[in-house]
Amino acid sequence: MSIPKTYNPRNTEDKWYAHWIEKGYFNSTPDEREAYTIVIPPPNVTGVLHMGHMLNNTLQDVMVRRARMMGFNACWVPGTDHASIATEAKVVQKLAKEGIQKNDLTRNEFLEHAFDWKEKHGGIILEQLKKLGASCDWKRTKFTMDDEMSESVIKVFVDLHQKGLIYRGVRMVNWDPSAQTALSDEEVIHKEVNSKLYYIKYKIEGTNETITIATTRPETILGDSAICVNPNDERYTHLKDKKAIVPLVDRVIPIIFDEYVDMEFGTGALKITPAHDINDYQLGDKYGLKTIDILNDDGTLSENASLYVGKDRFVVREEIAVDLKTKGCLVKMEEYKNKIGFSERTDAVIEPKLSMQWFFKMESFSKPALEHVMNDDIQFHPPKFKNTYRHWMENIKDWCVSRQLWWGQQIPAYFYEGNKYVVAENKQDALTLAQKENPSVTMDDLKQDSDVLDTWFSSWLWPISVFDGIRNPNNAEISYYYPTNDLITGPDILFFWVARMVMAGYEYRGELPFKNVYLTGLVRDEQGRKMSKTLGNSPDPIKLIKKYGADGVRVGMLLCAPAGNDIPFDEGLCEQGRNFSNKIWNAFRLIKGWEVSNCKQPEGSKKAINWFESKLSKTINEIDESYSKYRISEALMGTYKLVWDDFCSWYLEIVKPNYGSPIDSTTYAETIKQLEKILKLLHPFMPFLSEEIWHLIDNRKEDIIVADWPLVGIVNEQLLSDFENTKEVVAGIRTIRKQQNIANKEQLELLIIENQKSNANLDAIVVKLGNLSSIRTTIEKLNGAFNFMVKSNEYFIPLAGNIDVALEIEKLKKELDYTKGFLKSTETKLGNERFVNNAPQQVVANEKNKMNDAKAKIEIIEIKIKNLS
RNA sequence: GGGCGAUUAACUCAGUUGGUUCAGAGUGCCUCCUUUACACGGAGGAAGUCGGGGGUUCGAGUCCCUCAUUGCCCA
Repeated sequence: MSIPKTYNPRNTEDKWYAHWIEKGYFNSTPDEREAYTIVIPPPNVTGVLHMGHMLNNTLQDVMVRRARMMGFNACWVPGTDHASIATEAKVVQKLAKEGIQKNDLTRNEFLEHAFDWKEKHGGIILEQLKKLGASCDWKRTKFTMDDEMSESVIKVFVDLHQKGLIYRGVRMVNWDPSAQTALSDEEVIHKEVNSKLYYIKYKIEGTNETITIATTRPETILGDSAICVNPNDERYTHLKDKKAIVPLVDRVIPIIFDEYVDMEFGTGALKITPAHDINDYQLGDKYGLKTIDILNDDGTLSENASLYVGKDRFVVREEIAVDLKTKGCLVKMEEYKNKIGFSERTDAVIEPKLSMQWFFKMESFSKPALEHVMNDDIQFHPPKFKNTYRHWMENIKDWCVSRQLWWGQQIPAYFYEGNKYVVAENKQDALTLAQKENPSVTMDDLKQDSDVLDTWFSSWLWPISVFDGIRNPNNAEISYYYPTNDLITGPDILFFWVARMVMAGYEYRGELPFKNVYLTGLVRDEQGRKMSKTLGNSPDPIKLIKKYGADGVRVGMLLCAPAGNDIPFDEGLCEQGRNFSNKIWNAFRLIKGWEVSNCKQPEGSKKAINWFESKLSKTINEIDESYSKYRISEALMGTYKLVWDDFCSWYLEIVKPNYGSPIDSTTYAETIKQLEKILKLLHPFMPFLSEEIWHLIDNRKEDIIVADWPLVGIVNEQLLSDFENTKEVVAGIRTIRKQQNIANKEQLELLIIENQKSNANLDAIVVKLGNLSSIRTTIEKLNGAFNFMVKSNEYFIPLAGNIDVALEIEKLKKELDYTKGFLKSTETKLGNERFVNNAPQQVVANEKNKMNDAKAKIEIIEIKIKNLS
């Protein structure tokens, strides 16, 4: 049977994934082992996999697979989020294409369409995760609108209401005119845009005077109820008690004085539109101004505007400018850069708007949530996000939780007799409550609030509700799996989700929801832009997997992904991952191709095995250390170098029998053992390839996915350092071969003047890798030989060919200069009394050693130069 | 405008509590090599004033100040 030259992922990935599923390795039930739990950040139910998910889920899978190998009862809970706005927008869009308007449907009819859509498009993303190799416990798959999940959400809402933390009121909210719903502050994205600053002249009532204001939203003058200037602004003091007239509508409004106004900005005079600006709203409140709401929910002007009624606000902005100009009220227009809020989901320009909404007072929750992060009960990786988190927690505002949508959990508030309402888990309870107030209320009188809850109001319970910990707080699952271990997500949802889960954790479980939060970077494209659905600049991960293999893509993603750093994605990284797969494959192919016999074990092989055992142990140690610090790319790089450099380039090259010769059985058995350990280290990163080779090595029942994580053995530091020395000698020989154009096939002789004896005799390795006919020590300098130095030992390769004496001398002089410089630096240091007195003894002693070594080396080089010339 | 970071090789990043001539890794680049696991490979090599300036110290990539550039969060 011949093994193909390159690794082909297509032959292995589906096969092993099906096998793992069949064996139930991903499934977890509570047992006597310690649990290791991750809950997935639930992707949008109708979403498709993008690079951010790839990164995120690869990291989670790496953590889960390693935990499983380390003997934990590993449980990764998958699921999806109903994503109210995003999904509803998609459904509305789809219906519109079919000529159906949302308003033509009843709530139930619409929800039927929405569930159809969810059935059709939902879960695609989970199937895609399987291609990546994600070892989720699929039997636990949850959806934030599953009945039990929704029940938990409602229960929590009612509970918070009873605790007096939920209230209803008219407030200035962020209004998304496209989705026609309120949004939380977190859902508003501020972007800098080029806009225009309009300078508009208002007449002062009863005079010929005017006052000019500057605004970026001229259409809102229709809702003006005052003009405000700074009381310290001498330009306007004479306008006290005067009134201004709004152009076009000729409404008379007061001129008020408040220090809020920035005298430097624009003309120093500010128009006040309480209905459409949060700051104006507050001023309006303070001075009892009229609130004139000139916008409809869809962003067109309302009857209140009295002009341009029914036209979109942006159309009006253009038209009003023209009309103002005609009337001579437009003084000038300037180019202006300002920040404008956009809807996170629909990208529509947010309008501040007064509306009746439900709010959640979170202040009392923020205290424990902040404290336990700041004292590292919950650790953030990297810790720099603690600051951002603190800032948000310390300035926490009430959370607007109602959305004017249908897709989501309907708010369990029931109205009767107009504005009276009760909040209860179901209509029956609501009736009971209402009847306490008024016994004559009937079921038919109760009308449930039509709003739904913010999506995040369900996902903030996720780590609890997936284990049914809200409805059944003492069930076996939640006791076993909660708190979870690691949460891996992007920093963009630190407030949306992470912070709120922490709050929910302490409120509803009395403890943290997870011990560690690993915040990934954002995946960016080559131009540094954030990869997003809207931009369409994300490569299709499934295509990448087809091209490079899932393992290749996983490695590619992780190679450049230190926690918290943005990742400029480059397909070349996947290529590197693919090449790595192939390298491992070929190492296996080499070993598998050997003929094994009972011949004597070569000395070099014996030494190489000892060395590699030490090297492997040391590296496992380092890898474990990297994992514990959540430096996953570092752990991967450690594994990468162990395989490529140590195992392939050195170990295998040493033990490799000569062409056509067999390998001794001892070395073969040892080599297989080492390879198996390496495969285990690789498994979390490259699950498919490692499982495939694991089974090609031997026809066996056990799978690597559940094999034991390799233990750290004894590390012989001396041997490791001797081997480093040997590497340098080999490199010296190779350099000479290359410089002199000597074929590798041609055997060479090596002579050594050992000024410094090494402990382990690794000559056999030098002979093998240098292709030497002999190696021996000498005490005489050899003239007319190529030579090099390692530490203070001198190596000579006698050759018939001509030596370029001048070149040799030049090389030696260069080295001499360097060493002399080195000596000088040590001497200066040691000559400095303050250094000798102040530096720790160890440092001074070190410095003395360095000085002596340098002196010895200089002497040798000088003699060499003398001999040559 | 406020807050928090970042700035080290062409690129992406390491660099622990200041202490080896400590400036490092991977990729890329250059030269040579179809050699008997792998050209998705091997051997060798070049490459950085550690953003600028100042300070503390016997000693600064590492600590402090300042300026510049840049990213993120919040208003």
